[in-house]
Order: sequence, then structure tokens, then C-alpha cells
Amino acid sequence: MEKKVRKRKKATMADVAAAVGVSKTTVSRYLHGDYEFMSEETRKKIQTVIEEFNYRPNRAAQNLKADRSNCIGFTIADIGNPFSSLLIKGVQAECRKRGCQLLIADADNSLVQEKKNIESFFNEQVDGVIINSVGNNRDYIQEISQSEENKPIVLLDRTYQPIFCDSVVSNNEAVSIEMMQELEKQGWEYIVFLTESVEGISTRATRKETVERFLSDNHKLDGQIIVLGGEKKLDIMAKLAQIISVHPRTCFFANNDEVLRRIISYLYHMQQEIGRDVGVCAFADEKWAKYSGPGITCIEQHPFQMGESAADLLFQRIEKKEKREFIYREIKADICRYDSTHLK
Amino acid sequence: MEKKVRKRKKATMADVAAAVGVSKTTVSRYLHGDYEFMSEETRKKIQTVIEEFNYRPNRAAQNLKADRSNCIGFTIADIGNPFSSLLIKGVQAECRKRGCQLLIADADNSLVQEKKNIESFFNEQVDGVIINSVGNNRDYIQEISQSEENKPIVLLDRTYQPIFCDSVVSNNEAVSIEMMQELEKQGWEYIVFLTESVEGISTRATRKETVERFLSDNHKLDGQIIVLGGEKKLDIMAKLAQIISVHPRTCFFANNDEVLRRIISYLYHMQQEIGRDVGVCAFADEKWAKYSGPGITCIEQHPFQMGESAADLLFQRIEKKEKREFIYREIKADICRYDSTHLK
DNA sequence: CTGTTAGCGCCTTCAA
DNA sequence: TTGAAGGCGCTAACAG
Repeated sequence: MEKKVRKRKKATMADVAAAVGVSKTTVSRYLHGDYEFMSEETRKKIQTVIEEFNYRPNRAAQNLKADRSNCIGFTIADIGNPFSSLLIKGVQAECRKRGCQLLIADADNSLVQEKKNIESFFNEQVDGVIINSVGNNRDYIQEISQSEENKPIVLLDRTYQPIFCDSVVSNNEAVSIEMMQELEKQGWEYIVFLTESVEGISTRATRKETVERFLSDNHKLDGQIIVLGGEKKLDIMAKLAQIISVHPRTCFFANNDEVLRRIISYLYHMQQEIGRDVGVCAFADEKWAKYSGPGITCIEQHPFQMGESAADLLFQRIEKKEKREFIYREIKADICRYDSTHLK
Repeated sequence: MEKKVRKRKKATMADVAAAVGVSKTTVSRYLHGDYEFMSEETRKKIQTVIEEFNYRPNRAAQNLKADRSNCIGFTIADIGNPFSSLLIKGVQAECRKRGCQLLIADADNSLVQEKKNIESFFNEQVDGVIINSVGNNRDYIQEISQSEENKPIVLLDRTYQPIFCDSVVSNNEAVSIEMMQELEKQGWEYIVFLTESVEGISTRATRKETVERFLSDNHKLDGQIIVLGGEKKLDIMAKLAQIISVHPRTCFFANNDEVLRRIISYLYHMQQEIGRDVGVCAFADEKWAKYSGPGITCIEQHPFQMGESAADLLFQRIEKKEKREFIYREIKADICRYDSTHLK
């Protein structure tokens, strides 16, 4: 009698089979849509009982058999960022198509945490991992990409060269050049490219280097790079003021949203009017940029599409076992023009 | 001979046991730290072999036995939002403490998607679910919270009254009142509270109603509520301009970040200087608000802490099976003062 | 058209 | 201090 009371557990496949008066195999086939050789009657009965019991197959058991978890892991450098959110949405869209679950872990810009995230994904036997790296983690990632039962890995947005696994990024170099050309055409004469440390972070480094190269190759357009560190707000403002006073037609170019916000704030307090006294443009989220001041010209990447693309590559690797070359995929970014770079 | 080539599979517990020359039981005990009755020698050997094989216990198998997935699900109304990101960080912090994985699904502000998310979590046999609801989903959530093998559910930030499961929210009412009192003390005379539709969304509705009540109870402070819908930008600006012209010392109060951005943009184009001509304050992210214009006074909630708290409640339910009253926990929000409400 | 059966990798009771 | 064995829920090959 104690047997009977077994803690109101979930219905199992055996329960369903018993209730229908059929074997587990048949129920299993039903679940997988193998109706071909099944009597209409059996099918309906099974359907009824499943609903009645609110039966759901046990994933753990399925996974155990299949030797696959139907889960992928996604570690994100810093989730508190509209860009990252959209990466997630993209990855998730692709996961839903495949009926795969998504394990997400934020690395909080910490290298140590990123490693822990990845480690924990593998402990969880995910089928693959997407990495939006915090940077400077090349060696570790390369090592696991080879040792770890060759579970597939895809790098997203931030990559490591030369590539050792599939990677999806924006066309940072091309679009940076395009932006610079456009600024030149608009009549700006001095470009100040502002960025946080680019050390070990591919996206930032690529953009910075591209701008640097452009400035040194181009005799009409002059400018400089400023790498923001822990300086005092007032010191930076003084520096910017000095630049503006020497160079008329200065346009500031921010390497990301965060830097853009700071520039806007500095200029506000310096009482410089954007779009008239100075220009501003940025790698930034368009939805946000268009509401700022006169509207800030920005380079809008396509994080959603990047996420989808990365997940797609990952699933290809998971499914087809044949080895193929690593894919390096660039997603085109777009320039969204607003008044902040419209020189009057 | 074909047996031997079995696809380079992962090492299993049996492999480890065989290599050490011991039984699976012993290895299992080792994994669980049951060293008490184990010879030092055996322990070391096992340790060596595990490292050598890079062995990791198979989660699916463990879960199958334990009848628990060590996963919780978290569905988020809209992940593209700094507030949501911090909720995630909080939930995740708590998950890490417990060695539990986090399944995240974005609902993209869609009621249908939210239901799918939850459904899919249960298919995955998560141990519990945290819901940051898109709103208007009371009936569905209440139903599953009772039917679904009484797997615990916690509502986060947005809740439904009367409560039918644990809930964690900000002290929206109290802090709204505090903000209003402060605006009054600062000398503002007319308050315009701007919000998107509050229909079915507890947080927004609570704040709106609180402000409304405050305005009608208070004879010194006057004001109005504006619910933003699909109006034209120019129409809204005209309306705001009209209000400002009639009421000196008007302060705008935005119900969230998004609304705040719009207000700032409108005022910019209306050439109204924030902090002098008009006041602005908002329920918004402080990191962002302080960079806007003169710095925007904002009500900073504590999403990280809220996330932690929600996860904590969930784990309590998962672990202790005893039923207890549902907990409704309010996390205090803080007012961060900047120049936008400093009347000169 | 349907059932039997032998595991998947791990945990746990019982026995030694 | 260690091992043997049954079973968690499901799948798939094989046998009717």
C-alpha cells in the first residue's frame, strides 16, 4: 500500500502505456510522430491519456539515451548592454526553431568568470557554446575548443585571430572607413576617436586601428585617438576644450554607447552644441542615439542577426559531424545619419 | 574490434572505475566527497584518473536519478533593458551559489511568447520558474502555479494581486510618494506624470495611481497624467508646450527609461532647458540618467537585489517542501538627486 | 501494427 | 573499506 502513495509523482511513459493498454514502445512512437504503422484508434487513445495525465516526456531520460542535452550555452561579456540583449534575442530565435534550450551566463566583464561560465557549460554537457568574450581569453578558448570532446564553439562579436573556430562579427573595418569618408565629405576637418582600452578586444582594436590608419593615409583629414582610462572628468573636458579651440570643425567619434554617453555629457557641461559647434558620431544603438540631443549619427550593427547567424553556425556543427573550414562571417553594419554630423 | 572504436565517446564512470581497478560505487562516493571510509590511496588514484580522462559526471544521468534538473527558468518581459539585465545578474548570482543552471527566455513583450516560454520550461522539467511578466497574464500563471506538479513559481517586479505565489517588487507606492513630496519641497508646482499604457502591468499602474492620488489629496501641488500611445511627436510636443506656457514650474515625471528618453528629446527640440525652465525626474537607471543633460534625478531601483531575492525565494520553495504563506517582498528604491529637479 | 528487451550513466541499498 | 545489483524513464533494434 505504501507503494501506491509514491509522492504524487509525474506520470511516466509506463503510466500512459498502462492506461491505454499498450506498450511503451507504442507511446514512444506516438511521441515522435511515427504514426505510419499505428491504428487510428490507438493514436487517439494515447492522445487522450497524455492530455488527461498532462504527461510530458522526461528530458533527462531522453538526453541520457540520445547523449545530447539539447542545450547550448552562451556566455556574454556584459549583459547590461542593449547590444548584448539583441545578441541574445537572435541566438534565442534560432534556438526556438530547433527546439533547443539556451543556457545564459553573464561574465560581468571578468575573465575569470568567463572561464567559469564555459567550464560550467561543459559540466552541464551542453551541445555547444557561443562565446561573446570579455577579451584576452584566446589561449583558454583555443585550448578547450580542441580538448573538450570537440564540442563546437562559436565566437560572437569579439573574435581572436587567426581564427580557430567559427566566428561572427560586424564588418568593423569597412564600416569605419565608410564613416570616416562620410565625415570628410560632410566637411569635418579634425576627428577625435574616443575609446576605452582596446587591449585584447578585437572589435575595439579593429576600429581604432582602422581610424588610425585612415588618418595617417589621408592628408586632408587630421585627427587623433584618445584612450579613456581613469582620468578625472574635468581633465578630459579640459583636454577636449583645448582640442576644439585649436581645431575648428572637430567631430568626435565614440567607439561604443558608453563612450558616447560620456562625450555627450562632457559637451553639455562644456556648453558645446552638438551639430553646430562640434560633430558627434558613434558605434551605438540607433534607438537610443536618435533620441539624444539633435539625434546622433551612429553605426548601427545588427546584433540580432549576428546572434542568429552564430547560433546557426553552431547548430550546423552540432548536426553535421564532417569537419569543414572554420567560417569567419561578417555582418554588415549601417550608418544612420542624424543632425549631429550635419555641418551647417 | 568494432566495439573498441566506439566513437571516441566521453569517459564514463565505469571507465574511471575500471582504470583505477575499483567499482563504480567507490568512484561515485569519491565524487560526492564521501571520503570517510575510503583509503587514502584509492582516493588519490581516483583523482588522478579523473583528471587524466578529463572525466565529468553525466548530468542527464544524475538528473534522471535525482528527479530534478538543477535548472530553473527565467522568462523576461523584455530583455533589451538595463533593468532586466540586472535582474538577470541577480538571479544568476544566486544560481551560482547553488550550482544551478539558468534557462533564460525573452518574451519580447508578447503575451503569447511568455506562455510559450513557461510551457517550454516545464517541458524541460525545470525545478522552478521566475517570471517577469509582460502583464495581463494573471489567469494563465495562476492556473499553472496550481496545476503544474506544484513546481514553485516566483513573480519578479511585475506581480498580480491578490498574490497566489511568492513575489518580489520595488516599493513603488512609497517611493513615488517620497518623490512627489520632494518635488513639492523643491518648489515645483505642477507635475506631469508621463507613462506608457499601464493596462495589466502592476508596476506602472501602481505608480500612476499613487501619483494620481497624491495630486488629488494635495492642495498645493497640481498636475496631470499623460498616457503616451501612438501620437505624433509634434502633437505631444505641442501639448507639452501648452502645459508649460500655462503652468510655471512644471516638472515632468517619467514612468520609465524609455519615456524619459522621449521627454528629454522633446524638451531638446522645444528648446526648454532642463533644470531651469522645467524639471525632469524618472523611474530610471541611474548610470544612464546621470549622464543626461545636467543629470536627471531618478528613482533607482535595485534590480540586482530583486533578482537575488526572487531566486532565493524560489530555492527555498524548491528545497523545503513544507507549504508556507506566500511571501510578498518589497525592495526599497532610492532617489538619486541631480540638477534636473533643482529649481533655481 | 505492436511488443520485448537491452541498455544509456549514475545512485543507493544491502551485503561483504 | 569496498562491491554487486537494481532501477530512474526513455529509445531503438529486433521479433513477432
